[in-house]
Amino acid sequence: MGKNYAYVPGAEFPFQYKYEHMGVTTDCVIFTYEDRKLKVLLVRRGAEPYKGEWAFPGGFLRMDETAEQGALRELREETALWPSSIGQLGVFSDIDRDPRERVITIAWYALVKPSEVVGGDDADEAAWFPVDDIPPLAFDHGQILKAALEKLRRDIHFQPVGFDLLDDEFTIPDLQRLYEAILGVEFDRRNFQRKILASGILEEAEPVIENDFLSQIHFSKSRPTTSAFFAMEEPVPEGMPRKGRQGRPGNLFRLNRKRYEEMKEDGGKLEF
Amino acid sequence: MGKNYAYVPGAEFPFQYKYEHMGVTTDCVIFTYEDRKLKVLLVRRGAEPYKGEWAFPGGFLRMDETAEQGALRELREETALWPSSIGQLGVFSDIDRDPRERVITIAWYALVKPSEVVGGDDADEAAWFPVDDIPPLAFDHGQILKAALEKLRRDIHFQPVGFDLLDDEFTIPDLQRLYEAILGVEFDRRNFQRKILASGILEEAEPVIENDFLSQIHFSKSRPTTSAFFAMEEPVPEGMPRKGRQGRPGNLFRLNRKRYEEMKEDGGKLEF
DNA sequence: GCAAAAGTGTTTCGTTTACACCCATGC
DNA sequence: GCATGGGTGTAAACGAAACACTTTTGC
Repeated sequence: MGKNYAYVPGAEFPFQYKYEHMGVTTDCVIFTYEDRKLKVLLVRRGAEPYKGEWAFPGGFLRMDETAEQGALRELREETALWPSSIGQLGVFSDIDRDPRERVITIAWYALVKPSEVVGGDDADEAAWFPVDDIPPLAFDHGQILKAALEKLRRDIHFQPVGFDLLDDEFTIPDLQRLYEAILGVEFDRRNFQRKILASGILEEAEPVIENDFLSQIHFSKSRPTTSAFFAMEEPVPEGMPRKGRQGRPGNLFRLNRKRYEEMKEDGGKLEF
Repeated sequence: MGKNYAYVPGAEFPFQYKYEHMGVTTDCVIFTYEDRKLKVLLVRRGAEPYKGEWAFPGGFLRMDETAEQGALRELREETALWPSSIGQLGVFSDIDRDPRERVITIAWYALVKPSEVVGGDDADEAAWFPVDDIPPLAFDHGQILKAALEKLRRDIHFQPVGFDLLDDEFTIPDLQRLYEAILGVEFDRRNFQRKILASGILEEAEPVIENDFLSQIHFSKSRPTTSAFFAMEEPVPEGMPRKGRQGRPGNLFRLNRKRYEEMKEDGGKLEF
C-alpha cells in the first residue's frame, strides 16, 4: 500500500489525494477596550464569497505552520496587530459554512491594548465595532463572535485577562468599567477597589512618597496639574476621556507582572 | 477564475486541488469513574502508524458530518459507546504530529457512566486505564490527555459534570470521592454534604416517609438489609464496592434533572 | 460653590471552615 | 464490641455586601 497522495507540478490541480480533503482556515476575534466600550476588529472582504461584507481576519492554514502560527500570521498580514494574548476558541465545522468547498475553521480570540491599535491600517478595510453594534457578518462569523464573547466572559471571571485590554497604566475605576462592560454587571466602587488591591496584582505607577515637605515639591514638579500631565503623556489618551470630564482623577496603577504570571498559571484567586 | 478543485473518478488520486490540503481527524478522550478511580478508554491501533500502540478512538472526518458528528461516529464504531456528554477540547496542529501527511486533529472529551460501559467490546482491543497509570500513547495523544484532564478539572469546578460519570443512583460519599479523585483534594465530609444538598441538585432516590408505625413496616419490607437490597439491585455494582465493606451504607440520591439543566445553562452555583 | 469622580473606612451579614457526637453495619 | 463508614448539628472565622464621609477637579 503506497502513499495516499501525490504532487503533480504544473497540473491545473497539482495536489491530488486518495481521499477527499477539506479546507482548514483560521479566524481571529480581536477585542480591545476603547472609549469605554468593548470592541472587535472586522475587515471588509475584498474577494468572493461574501465580497464587501464584514468578517474576522483569517485565511487558509499553511502546511508549515501550526494553527496558532497561522492565526498570528493572518493577523499580521491583514491588521498589522501583534496581540499580547491569544487563545483558542474552538472549531466551527458546519458542513455548508463556506460555499466554495467544505471548510472548517479554527477560531481564536486575541486581546490588544488600545495603544497597540495602529491608527489607519488600510483605512476603510478594517474597523473596530462596539460589540453591541455589529454589522451583518460573513460566513458563520456571527456564531463565532457569540462564542468569543462567552469565552471572554467566562475567562475574565477567573483569569486576569482584563489587563491585556488596557494600556500599561490605568486607574482602578478604568479597570472596573472594563469589567462591567464585559460582564454587563455593576460593582460597588469601594468593594471592587479593596478586592483588586488585596489580590496584589496591581502596583502603583507612581511610587509612594512620604508626606513631607520635600516630596510636596517633588510631587508638584512632576505632576503640575493632572490635565497638563496627561496632555504631555498622550495628546488624546485613547480609550478613556480624561479631558473635559469632571471629578478627581484616579491614581495610576500598573500590573504586578509577577503576580499576573502566577495567576495565569494556577487560576489564581481573582473572581468577579 | 474557476473552481479550486476537481473530482476525477477512477484516477488513483481522484480528489485534486489547486492548493495543498491537510487531513482532519477527530479524537475522543472518554472518561469514566469506576472502582473509585478516574479512567480513560484507549484502543490498540490495528494499523500503521503506531500499530499496536494505545491511542484514543478517532479517525478521519468525513465531508458530510460536523466535527461532533464525526467524533460520535468514530466512538460508536470503535467502542460502542454513546456518551451522555461530549465537549470540544481543542485543535492539535503540530506540524509533524502524524507521519503520514499533515494532519490536524479536533479533540473531544466525553463522559460515560459505569453502567454504560459495555463489558467485552472487542476484548483486548479496547481497555480502560486509570489516569495515573497510562501506557505510552501514539501520536501526540499524551498531550491531548493532559489537556483533557485539565479541562475536566476546570469544568467540574463550576459545572455539574460529575454526575455524568456516576450511575443514576449514588450516595453522597460516592460523589465526594469522585470529586476528590478528579481534583486531587480532600473535602470535609459534612461540609460537602451540606453544600451539595443546599444546591438542590440532588433528590432522594427513596421518597421520604413520615416516621410513623406504618412506614416502619413498609421500610423494613422494601429494604430488608442493606446488603441484600443492593444484591437485588445489581449483582456486582460496578464502580464502588458495596459488598464486603464495613460501615453504614449511604442513602441513595439521584440527579434533580431540572436543576441540573439549569446549572449547565447559566454556570449555576456549584463550586468546589 | 456645586456637581461629579475617586479615595478610604466601618458595620453587617452570610458563607465557609472546623470540629463533636450519634447511628448503622461487618467482622 | 470495635473499627469503619455515614448522617446531623453548631460555634468561630473569614470574606462579601452595604453604606458614609472626605478629597480633588471642571464648570
